[in-house]
Formats: sequence, structure tokens, C-alpha cells
Amino acid sequence: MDFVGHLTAHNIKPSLQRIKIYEYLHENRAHPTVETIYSDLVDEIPTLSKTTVYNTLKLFIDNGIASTVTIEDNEVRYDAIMDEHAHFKCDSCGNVYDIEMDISTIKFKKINSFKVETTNIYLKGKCNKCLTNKN
Amino acid sequence: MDFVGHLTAHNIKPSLQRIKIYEYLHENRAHPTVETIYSDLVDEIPTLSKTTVYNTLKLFIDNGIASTVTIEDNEVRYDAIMDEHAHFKCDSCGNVYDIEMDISTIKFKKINSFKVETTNIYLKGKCNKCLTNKN
DNA sequence: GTTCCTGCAAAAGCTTTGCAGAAGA
DNA sequence: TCTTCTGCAAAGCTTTTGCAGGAAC
Repeated sequence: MDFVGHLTAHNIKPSLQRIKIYEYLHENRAHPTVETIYSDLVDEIPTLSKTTVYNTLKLFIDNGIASTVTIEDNEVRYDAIMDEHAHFKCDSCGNVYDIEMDISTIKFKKINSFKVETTNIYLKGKCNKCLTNKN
Repeated sequence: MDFVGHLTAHNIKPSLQRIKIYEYLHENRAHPTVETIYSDLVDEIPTLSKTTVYNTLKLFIDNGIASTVTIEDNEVRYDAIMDEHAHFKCDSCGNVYDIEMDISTIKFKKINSFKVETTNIYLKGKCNKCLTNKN
């Protein structure tokens, strides 16, 4: 995938930090937090600061190439996959998985008068691996 | 509604603060934040502290009579309605509305192996009132 | 008298802001 | 040169923790 091209196509100048953070989001589908992104990338870019991670993620969100995943109260996670999909968080291992779904199939009652612009679906429970390991 | 009875039924001793906060959650369906709860109740209970609001909400959640609504990254809201329902937040006025729905109608792909325990659905857009006022 | 509850003050996190130096065009 | 980007340090918020006094039983 052409990360640099995707950044420039969204009016984001492709600095090293921005490329690496964007790459990281794509290659780490675990929906990382700022802390995770920072601590994983600081090895590769020793001068990296959290401020830059915050700045960069904000820039990505403002330009529509990333979004936040707030499946838990006390942590904000980030996602660079912009297709409509649900998120599943495992209570045991803490991993967050993408769940494919067709959001248009959801049927609401009494919502006719509201104009829905975005839909977020968050599931919690036990993932495959944890269910198997437990037994 | 018998708030005191509901608290004691869930092993929560009905102190004045707890009764008032629980009542407030039921009568204020706008899904208040800690700040809102505190500032609205401090008039009635002048000695109230935010610590107590935090303690009490945590107690309610642990005992299953309230839940958090994390429709936005930067604010945690609280809800005492424990039926399954979706939440809709209006971008314009900021109000959060309950949307009735039957969660069992949602169809996911490839989720068979996961054990889903809770489902949260958050919608954003423009509410009825704001759509009318704009025009 | 013992236990539990409340709320002040302080601490702990997380995120944002201001700004100066560095990098890039 | 001029603009933009980075990252340190400090500030700002929200939430948690420790603890002492108070209420309830």
C-alpha cells in the first residue's frame, strides 16, 4: 500500500513521523492507544515525542484518514480503517477486533426524524482464543 | 418509582446523596456527566463533593443499576436505564437521546466464534429540533 | 463501639498549549 | 527566506487515592 501517496492525497505532508504513524495504524490492527503508538515507535524514531503523536492523530482525524474508537471509558484508541465496521473488545485479553457488518441492516424504531450521520457499534465479550484457552 | 427500594434491592444503602444521584439519573434523561450531576445537585446538597459523585456512580455501575455512555472521547456520561437501547448524540445541540431498538436484529458476519456479552450502539447526527430550527 | 460513608486535599494521569529550534520548500 | 513541523516544558483537566471526621446502626 502506498502510504505516502495516501497522505499527500489528503493534503498531509508526508514527514517521517507521519508516515511511520500511519503505517503503524495500518499494520497494527489492534487499535492502539497513543501510549502504545508512542512506545512502539520511539525505538525506531528516538526523538519522537507524544506531542507529535497527538498532533499527528488529530491531523489524520481532521483529514478523514483515521478515527477514534472509544470502546472503553478510560482509553481512546485509533483506527485507520475507515470502512463501516463494528469493534469487538475481549474482556480477557483486551484485544480489539474488527467485525465486518452491513450497518444498513440495523432497524431502529422512531428514528425517522433524526438525521444519522455516523454509526458506531461496540461489542464486548470473550474472543475465540480466550474461550479456547479457558477450557 | 421507588428509588430507595431499588437501591436496597441492589445492596446499596440509601444515603441521601445516593438517593438524590439515582433520582437525578432517572429524571434527567440527557445522560449527564459527573460535572453536570455535581453542579445541579450541589444547590440542593451544599456539602456534596465530586468525590462522592464519582464514588456513587462507581457503586451504581458495580451493582448493575447504571452504566456509562462513551459516545464522545472526551466525556463520560451516565445512564440509569439498563434496557438495551442505542444512543444518539446531536452534533448541534449536544443532547443525547435514547433510541429504542431490538439489538437481536443486528446481523454480523464472522462473529460465531466470539461470545458477545454487551452491545453498545452510538449514533451521531442532527436531531429533530436542530433540523427544524436551521431551516 | 464498630462499621460504613462523605468529602477535603493531594496525587496521578492524560491531553492540550506555548513556544523555540529544526527541517523543508 | 518563509513556512511548516517537531518536541520540550508547562499548564489544564478529569479522575483517583489517602485519610480524617461524621453518620448510621
